[in-house]
Amino acid sequence: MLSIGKQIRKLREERGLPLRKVAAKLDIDQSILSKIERGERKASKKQIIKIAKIFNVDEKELLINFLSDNIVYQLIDEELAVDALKVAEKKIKYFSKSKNG
Amino acid sequence: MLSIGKQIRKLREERGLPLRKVAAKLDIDQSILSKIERGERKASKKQIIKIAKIFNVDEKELLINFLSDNIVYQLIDEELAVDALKVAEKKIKYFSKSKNG
DNA sequence: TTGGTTTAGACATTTAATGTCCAAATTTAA
DNA sequence: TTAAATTTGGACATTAAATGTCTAAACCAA
Repeated sequence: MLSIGKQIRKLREERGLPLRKVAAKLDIDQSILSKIERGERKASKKQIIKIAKIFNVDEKELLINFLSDNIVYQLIDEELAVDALKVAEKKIKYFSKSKNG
Repeated sequence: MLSIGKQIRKLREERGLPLRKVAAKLDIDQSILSKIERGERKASKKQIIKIAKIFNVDEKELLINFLSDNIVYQLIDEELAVDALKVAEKKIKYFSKSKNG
């Protein structure tokens, strides 16, 4: 189970690309991409989508990793994290129900 | 299933207290509390803890509602919300494992 | 050692969070 | 019905977080 940053680094290294080139495609400085890969900064959703295109991988898989990392980040140091997740899931399922039916 | 805001409003009204008084105890303006109750603003964790004390209710229950609301808010309009939650739970369980054992 | 890659960190800019204050709207009760 | 209390809306200010640039140092490989 890789963090989104480590997954991005893995993809980039597998393809033998330097930060410079990928960062250029993302239209950000290479130091930012370096930080994103090491978890020192967060990527935006748009950047994740671009990255999926650049590396030609499944966008959904990358987005799930991205979103779940953000959730984990938000719950860091919370004893009640797992309880909160369970309730969140109930709330979301309840909402989507009322949307569709 | 009440949002944290609605839960706060319910507690306050059950005790017949005006926004003014509760807001004073929280050391914020009453208009902010009004907005928190209606979900127009977010409370801070500290405020939630204070609220549990003010109304003499279980702090954990309130915190779980607060945290889960925040998660839901972060996932609003995300198709992949439920998938992300499941992965987040795995990640958190994995982390707490490596912390304790 | 030289050239490319990566990382660190000072700094700038933009955006989001958090709050005050006051007046308008609403509700409650005499 | 009016008068008082409560609640809400919104302009504005302040602070904190997110997001980025730039430069140079550190690292690594030929």
